[in-house]
Amino acid sequence: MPELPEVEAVAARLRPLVQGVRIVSCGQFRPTTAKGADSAIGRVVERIDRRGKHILVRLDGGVFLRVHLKMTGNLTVIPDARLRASTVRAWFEFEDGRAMVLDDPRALGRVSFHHDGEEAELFSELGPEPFCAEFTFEHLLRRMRLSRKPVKPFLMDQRAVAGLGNIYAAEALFEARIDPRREARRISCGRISRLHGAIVGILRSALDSALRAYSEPGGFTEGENFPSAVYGREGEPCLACGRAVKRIAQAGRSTYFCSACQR
DNA sequence: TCGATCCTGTAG
DNA sequence: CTACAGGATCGA
Repeated sequence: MPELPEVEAVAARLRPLVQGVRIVSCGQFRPTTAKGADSAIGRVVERIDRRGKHILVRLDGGVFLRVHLKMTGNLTVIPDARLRASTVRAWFEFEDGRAMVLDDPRALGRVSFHHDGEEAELFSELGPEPFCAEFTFEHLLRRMRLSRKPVKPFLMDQRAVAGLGNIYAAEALFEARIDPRREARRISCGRISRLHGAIVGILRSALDSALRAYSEPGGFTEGENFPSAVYGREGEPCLACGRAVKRIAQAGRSTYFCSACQR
C-alpha cells in the first residue's frame, strides 16, 4: 500500500497520538519483525519523522525506531494494547494502556532500533526527499546519466530520489510522456526536466489526497486515493489518446503505460 | 542487473 | 489451482 504520500499520511496521523507517551512493553510476531525492540522499553516518544518510505519514531536518549511498512503494513495506535488484531506483527504498549502497532497481514513490514549516530549510514544510499531543495532537475539529470537501467526501475530504486514506488513511478512517467523501458541515461534533458516536474507534481497531489483520506472519520479509505491515469488500467483507454493501456513486467513488477503517448 | 526470496491474501 | 500484490534485499 504505501509509497511516500501514504507513509507521510500514516506519520501525520500518528504524531498527535504518541508524542510524549512512554513505552512500557513490547512484543513481536517473529524475532526478525522488530529487531532490538526491547531497547525501546521505558523510553518516551519525542517525535515522528519520515525519511523516504521509512517512519522514524524518535525516542528520548538519542535513539529511534525505524519502521518500514513494505507492501501492506500500517502503523497505528489502538486504544487497548490487549485487543490486538491477529495481523499485528509488532506492538509497543504505552503507560496509558494504548499501543502503537505495526499491523501487516503480509508480515513483510519491519521495525528496527537504532542510535542517532547510525542514521547517516542507515540512509547513506537513500536519495533526497522529493519536496526538498536538494532534489533539483540537475540532481536528477546527473543520476540519470549514470544509470543503464530502464527509467522505471531506476526511479523505484530509491537512490536518485526517495519515496517513489510502483504506482507513482508509472504515473510520473505517463505525465512526462516517457517510455518506462527507456534507459535512464539515454533520455534527453527536456524529458528529464518534464520528469522532474512530474515526480514532484504527482507526489504532491497524491500526498494531498492521502492526507485528506486519512483525516476523514472513516480513517484510511484505500483506493479512494489518487485516481490513476495508467496504474492498474491495463486494457482501458489512455486518458490522453484513447488507446489501450499496456502492462509489461520490469524487474519483476508490473509496469503500466501508454505505448502511443510514452516514447 | 536479474531472479529468487520474504509473507499472506485475494482475484481469476 | 496460478498469478499477482503501492517493497526491498540478497546472491549469482
